[in-house]
This record gives sequence, structure tokens and C-alpha cells, in this order.
Amino acid sequence: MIAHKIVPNISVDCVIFGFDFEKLNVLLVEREMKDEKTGEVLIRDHTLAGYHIFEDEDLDSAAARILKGLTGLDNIFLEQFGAFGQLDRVSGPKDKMWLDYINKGFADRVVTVGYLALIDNTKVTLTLKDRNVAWFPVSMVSDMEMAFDHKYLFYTAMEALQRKVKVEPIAFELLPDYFTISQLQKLYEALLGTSFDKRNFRKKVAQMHYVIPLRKKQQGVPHKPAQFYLFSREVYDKTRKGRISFII
Amino acid sequence: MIAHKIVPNISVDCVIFGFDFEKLNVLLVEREMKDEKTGEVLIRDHTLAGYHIFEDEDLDSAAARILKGLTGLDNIFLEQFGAFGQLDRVSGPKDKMWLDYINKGFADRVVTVGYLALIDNTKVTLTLKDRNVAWFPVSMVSDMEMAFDHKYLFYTAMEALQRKVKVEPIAFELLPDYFTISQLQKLYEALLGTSFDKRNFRKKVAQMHYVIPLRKKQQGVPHKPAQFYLFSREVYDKTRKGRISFII
DNA sequence: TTAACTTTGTGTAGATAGTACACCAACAAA
DNA sequence: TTTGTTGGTGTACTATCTACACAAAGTTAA
Repeated sequence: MIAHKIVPNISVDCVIFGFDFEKLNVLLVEREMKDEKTGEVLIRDHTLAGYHIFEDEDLDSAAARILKGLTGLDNIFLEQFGAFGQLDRVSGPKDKMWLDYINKGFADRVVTVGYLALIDNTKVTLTLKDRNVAWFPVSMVSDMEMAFDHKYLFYTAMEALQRKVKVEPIAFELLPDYFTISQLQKLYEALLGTSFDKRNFRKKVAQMHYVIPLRKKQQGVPHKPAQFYLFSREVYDKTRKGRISFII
Repeated sequence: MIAHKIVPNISVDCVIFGFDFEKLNVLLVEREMKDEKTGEVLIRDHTLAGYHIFEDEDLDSAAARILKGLTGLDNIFLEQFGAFGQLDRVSGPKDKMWLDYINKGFADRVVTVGYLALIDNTKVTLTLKDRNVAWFPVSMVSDMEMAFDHKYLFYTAMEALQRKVKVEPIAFELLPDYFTISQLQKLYEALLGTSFDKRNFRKKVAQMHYVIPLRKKQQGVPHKPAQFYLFSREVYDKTRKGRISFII
């Protein structure tokens, strides 16, 4: 293992979203610091998955590295949602104390680049055990204490996600390869915080020729089994209409 | 004037767009370097408006500072479109030579944050004289030589602009306070590289209640004078419909 | 084996928005 | 008064959006 030199004033933070067929979740890392003598808990809050970039790696690679380290996953949807450089973003009292404590040679002034990651929950959950990493419902974030400006980063990521999801077929990144229309609908409802009429939603999906029905059906469910579908990016790219819709 | 210390490895670059009622333009700075002895031109190309951030300023302020320095304008639409951190982004042969030449203590590895600025051409043009700064039609950029990865930044900004313009009422930032519908149509056509049917376009504008007709008309034009309109952000914010339009 | 439960999956009618298309009106200049 | 130029309007057709109710296909429990 090569020791990489970090860039002390540039970091990358990942807002990692997952969907459990019920609600949208975000992956957070617990940050804890105890008084060495008394054992008193001085800091216990959460941070996004992030780290400083290395001197010999670009931003996207740094984000991918962090994601892989935490989830074991490769080839994940990962996209920038902004750069953050407020002067005081890492200098709250707890944050100062923390940086002192871990003593890694990070600068006082750090610009971070935010990445948003969408992962298929069914493929993870395992690698996380015995680490201080866990999924939290996005609705819970408002009540949590978070390090640095990470709560702000989270909400910025959330807004970016809601904007993108209306305009690009990225929601599928949060679903397994095979999914039902109901699952897709629940996902959009969770993402946008709304609810849709079932028949109208399905009519819409029927127009998306890149959402392709399979011969497979659910099995063992105590109700009428649903049909599985898959998302085809090839079909999407081919049939995509460059529609212009001014906002009214 | 206080001397600010720069951050050697973080910069901001502004892609400044303007509209002259005919086409979309971008503001570029000429970069020239001559051999000290022979006078031979070693470098003559263009860069975006950019500079390293200062230690005591955040990213948005740095972008605003750069914009003000170049155009004299304040309160300009200015929005991030990405962060760029490729390892080799400032290390082409000419770029190395240039950085050596200007010798400002910039790092070899620089992460830049791209900002896109939209300005009302009628308010500038003046302050630019006797500087190596000029407007270029965006269609001309493909044939120009540009410093660093600035051509790539430009195209990324262009795509971001085209995306945003379909979904947010930011095009108005490129027009004067009062404008005609034809000017608005030409602007959208220039931005998106398409053309629209006049009647349908005007029907659409009529639905945008935030585009408000004035009593004023054009004067001194050798044809039927057009009515002026203005954009009202207040009305926009009030009447905005949170429409969801999945892409098909 | 029947009944109860749960989720799937379907159609229609009215309203709204999108598209394609041609001509007269108002002004300046010659 | 004619010419040139841009501004400004309406209609018929199609596509999409919205609101809304009930039978079908499974499992489970009586």
C-alpha cells in the first residue's frame, strides 16, 4: 500500500443516498471524541463520507475511493453538486477540537467538493458492519447534529437530487436491476415528497420505452404478484427527445 | 489597498456570457508572451476570466471580485457549474511556460471552481477598453486556442447554461430591464441553437405572467414599433408552479 | 374450501398545452 | 405613395394531463 500525500486544503464529501423501498436514506459516519482522562463524551455527531484528496488523484477518483472504502462498491452513480468554500466552514468549536485531536495536517481553510452518490441498497448493507457507519432516513437529518457544514451540504445535495431526478433517469440507480412499478412510484414519491395517482403514474411509465417489462413476476407475495421491469440506458439514449419546456 | 495572500492551489474561473441581440458571446482575456530577446510570440491565446482565491475570501466572493475587476459590474448573476481538478489541467507545455513566466507562486496542481455569469451587454462594453479583454461569439470558441483546460470549462458552462435556461428564468439576466418579445425569442434561439415559431413563442410568453408588458414602445425604428416587457422575479416566485415533468 | 386480506393492474372523459401555419399593421425611408 | 421591414394576431389538430373506481391474483386464516 502506497502512502499518498494529501492536499491539506481540498477535500471531497459524498452524500450517499439509498432507498429501502419505503423511504430515502443517507449514509453517515459517526464522529466521536472522548476526554482521554474522564472518558466524557466531548463530541458525538455525524459527518458525511469525505476525506482530503490525494496529490496524485483527481476529484472524481477521490470521491470514488471514498465510496469504495465505505461500501465496497465500484461503478456507482457519482456526480458533483457543488464546491463549498466558506471561510468558517471547518472552524466551529467542536470542529476545531476535532481537527486538533485527529491531527492529520489538514488546513484551517478547506474547500470541499460535494458529490452525490446513488446506490442500490440491496447490494450494500454487508460491508458496513463493525464500522461506525449507518443509514439514516433523510427525514431524520434535520434533527441530527452534524460536523462542519455537512448538514448544509446534505440539503444542497438533496435539492440537486430532486432537480436532477425530474429531468434525468437517474432514480433507477437507487433500485435493483429488476423492480416493480410500485417500487418505482414509491421511489419517486420518496424523492420528491409527493404522491402520485397510480393509474397516471403507470401511464407515464408506459410511455418511457426504456422501462422494459420482463417475463418475471414476484413470487411468494401474499397478493397479486407484480411484474418486474428493468431500465435500459441504451433505449433511453436512443429514444430521448430533447424536449424544451419553459417553466411557467 | 490591502495585499491579499492567494491560495496557490485553488482558483475560480468565470465563463461570462453576454447577448448582443443577435448572438451569444463570451468574454475572454488574451494571454500573450513574447521571447524577451527576439520578440517572437511564444504564446498568444485566450483564457477565461479567472484567478486564485484569496485566503480571506470565499468562492463566491472571489468570482464576484474577478467579474467586477473585468467589467466594473456588481450584482451579476453568478452561479457555479462545477469544480475541475484533473491532474494535468494546468501542465500543458505552454501553460507551464506561462506559469513560469508570470511567476506568481501558483501551484502545479490547481483545482478550479467554474462560475457562469450572465450579464446585460448594454451595461458593459465601456469599462473594457484598453484591456486585453473582448467579446467572442460562442460559435467561434471551437476554433480558438485556449489556455489550460479553459475550452473544456467553456463547453461545460455552455451545457450547464442550456440546461438551466430551460428550467429557470435566468435568460432575462442577459437582457436589459426592458426588452421586446422578439429579443427574448432571439435570445432563446441563440442559447439553445434552435428556432421557434413566432406565434407559438408569443403564446408561451403570454402564459408567463411574470413577463409583463409596459406601456412603452420602441421609437425611431423603421418598422412597426415593438412593445417593451419586463421580467418580474416577484411575480415569478409567486406564480411558479412546481411542475413535475419526467423525461420521456 | 371458503372468506378475508392485500396489492396489482386497467380506461375514460374533460381540460390543458403543444404544433403547424398565413396575413395584415405600423412605422421609416426613398 | 410606394417599398421594405418587423410586429403582432387566430384556428384546427394533436398530444398530454388530470381526476377517478373496480375487478384480478395471489396468500393466510378460519
